Amino acid sequence: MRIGKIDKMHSLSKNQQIIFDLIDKSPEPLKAYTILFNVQKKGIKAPPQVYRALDKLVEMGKIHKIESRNAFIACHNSSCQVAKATAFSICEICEKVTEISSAGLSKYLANFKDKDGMKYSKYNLEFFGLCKKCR
Amino acid sequence: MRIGKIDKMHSLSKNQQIIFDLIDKSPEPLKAYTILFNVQKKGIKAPPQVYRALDKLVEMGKIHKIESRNAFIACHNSSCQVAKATAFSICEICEKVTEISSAGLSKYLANFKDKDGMKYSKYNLEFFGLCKKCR
DNA sequence: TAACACTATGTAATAATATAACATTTATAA
DNA sequence: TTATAAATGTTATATTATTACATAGTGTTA
Repeated sequence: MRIGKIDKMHSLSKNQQIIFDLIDKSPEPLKAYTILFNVQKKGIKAPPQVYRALDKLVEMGKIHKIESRNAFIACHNSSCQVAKATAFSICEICEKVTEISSAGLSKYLANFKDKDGMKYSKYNLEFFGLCKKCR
Repeated sequence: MRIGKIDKMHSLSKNQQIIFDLIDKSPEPLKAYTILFNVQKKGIKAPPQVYRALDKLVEMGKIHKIESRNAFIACHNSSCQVAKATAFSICEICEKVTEISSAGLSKYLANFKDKDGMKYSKYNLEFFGLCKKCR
């Protein structure tokens, strides 16, 4: 059944859903062990359970990893499209992280060619500075 | 003495020099514990010694951290200028990492303004794809 | 439905990455 | 030269992530 299939493709497993909900509700990026501590009451007890769900959610584009912080935030840019083209601003004082969605920026980077004329299939960009509040 | 001062500003401490030399000679990014194992014969015995030197070298712009790989490469772009504006290409098969130096790219990113008109003082960009050899 | 493959889960142990804390030494500058 | 800052040495520990293996659920298809 086509519709069932598609539904399944978009649906999350039990652990994935628990962990996604937590990240999605969080105003700030969450670290793997912070997640673990927060979902132990829901029966998720061990690191691999968390890391496995995180890996899948990243693959699906539902969340992104902030590499410089080893932390995860929910995607607020229509997931799938941007799983391979991510840009964030990070405040160096309060650590607030915001996903940047700029058509110009993504176009520029998607079309960027290096010296050898090579294009890339994926990128991650992290900007650092001070947010409005912290300036 | 002016000249002495300047020399000092550009000189590395003993541990910094040992660790920089190792990274600079390496054709690939090195991880902190790989560095540690490789410099134990030179008297550097413990992680803090390595991480402290790495921190300073990153500050100085002599090396860069590849965040998605937790590894370090020497800067080959005239250090200091680009310590706060870094871009790399990473091969997802062989893990070859190359520092990108593109005037166009750095200009674009240095001048990038987000929705709120905010500019950022620093950025790190990692492109992913397949290198020539691996394609 | 039975058999299969595939995905997800549970669990224990351990590996890999990074920092805290404190004592000491070396280098720099007033 | 003396005090200040920077770097070092050392032990211990914190944090982040994976391996390995056993079990259970889900979807497909013969």
